[in-house]
Amino acid sequence: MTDDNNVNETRLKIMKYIKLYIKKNHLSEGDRLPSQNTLAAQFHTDRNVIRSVFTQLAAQGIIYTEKGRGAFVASKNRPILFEHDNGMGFSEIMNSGTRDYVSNLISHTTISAGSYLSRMLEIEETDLVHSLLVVRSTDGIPFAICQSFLPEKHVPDFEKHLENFFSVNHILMEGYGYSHPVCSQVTITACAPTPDDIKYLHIPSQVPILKQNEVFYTDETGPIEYFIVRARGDKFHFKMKFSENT
Amino acid sequence: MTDDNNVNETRLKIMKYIKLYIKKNHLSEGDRLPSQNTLAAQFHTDRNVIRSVFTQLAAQGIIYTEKGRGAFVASKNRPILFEHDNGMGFSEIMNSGTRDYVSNLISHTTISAGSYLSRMLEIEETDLVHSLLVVRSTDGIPFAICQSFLPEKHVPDFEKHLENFFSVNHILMEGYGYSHPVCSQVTITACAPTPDDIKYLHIPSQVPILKQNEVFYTDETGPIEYFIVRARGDKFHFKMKFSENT
DNA sequence: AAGTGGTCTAGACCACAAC
DNA sequence: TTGTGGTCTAGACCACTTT
Repeated sequence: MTDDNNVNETRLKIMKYIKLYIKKNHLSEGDRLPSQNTLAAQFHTDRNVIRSVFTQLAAQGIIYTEKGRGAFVASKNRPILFEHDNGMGFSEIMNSGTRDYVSNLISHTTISAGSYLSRMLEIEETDLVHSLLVVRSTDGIPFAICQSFLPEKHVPDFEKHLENFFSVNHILMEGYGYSHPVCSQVTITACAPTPDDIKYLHIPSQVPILKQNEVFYTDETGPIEYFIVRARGDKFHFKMKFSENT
Repeated sequence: MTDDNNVNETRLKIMKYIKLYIKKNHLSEGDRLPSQNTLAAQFHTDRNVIRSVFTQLAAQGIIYTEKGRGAFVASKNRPILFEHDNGMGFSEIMNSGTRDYVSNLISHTTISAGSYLSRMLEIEETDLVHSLLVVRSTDGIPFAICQSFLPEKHVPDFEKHLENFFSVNHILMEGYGYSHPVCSQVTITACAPTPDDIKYLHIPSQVPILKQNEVFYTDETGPIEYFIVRARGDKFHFKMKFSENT
């Protein structure tokens, strides 16, 4: 019984068995798997072991479980393929697709920038920054939490523009007359969900998060927005095409 | 005892306690946390509950555990910041950094393309494709598994070039005289590690994977390589800068 | 009422590190 | 030898769904 970082022989065997079971029996989306009790008895092991295998298979997007109903073969995910364009905002790209798409403003606070934000936004550490929390959904399913940080000095009386919130870019252009913000850099990370992610995105704790950090500029202001998107890794893929220029 | 997707009140409370404990006691990298037994007794609960909290904190990169030693505050990760350039190959970008960097060829096989690869590489489904598996490491720590798929027709006698493997681009340019391959698109995904990821990257099963899928072209051949990088999410961040052109 | 998955408790054994 | 984290077993209760 060699132990290899959380995946030992027993569990690997059961994992392979289930994958093979799905294949051999030609199971497809929504088809039911044997229950945890059944598998535990079959492999002369405990239900907890089966559960840990199910958890990992669920994290890999192969199965999903429903309380009281059972475990099922997951759908061949048709995830959102977010095609980045550094001349466009998040909501503009999302709206250019065919899916319906909703933004909900969760909170708005004002904080002082601190060392990190002051560096990214080229302001003083003590400068005030507006912080917005927005949840984005398609087809009624929340898929991303977006945080925006905007220097107070560029967006005076910001609160007045928050009724009927649609997008930050919309406020910057319509409310303040700035030119279209442009993305100057993206950093992309895979991380585990925080309790807030789990809460707002309604995901189990195994689903990884695809995080994008971006800085936006306008000609008039220089850096105007630091933008963090935390999206469900299983529902949201980031794509980028390169055309003519090397 | 409301149950909210795997994170209930009890565990949330313990999670917050530990985060606060680190802060209040000014613990930093490598400092020891109370043992699982201690915390279990303290919260009048079972060690398994503490373990599940530790697992999640570890996945978030806040703590790490060592068998026989204890749980410790994790380092402020200095992850590899991979700065993408669509005119450069993976190993070229990696080598332009200051870290030492090693590629190890794990396997080479020939397969038929199938529907997906044939579409990406613009070949027939039955065409042969060379498949390479390479593990990349820095400072002795493997951080990424890379898979390359190259159409046989563009790289005849490919095996002959695999001794002293350094990089695919190197083979294409030095071995076949092609111009420098150019990346035409990237798709980035966050996913759970597969058993192979866990095996080759020596990671626990909670660490998310940052996956990059890329297509490379040369002027002479058109699409020449389909390239998949599966990197540790906690050690590898993807960055991209946009300069002059909108 | 019976079965399912989600959670928890209590206790065991192991490999490993420290004393 | 003792304490640690990693794994496993056995059994319990819950919320939920189906019969």
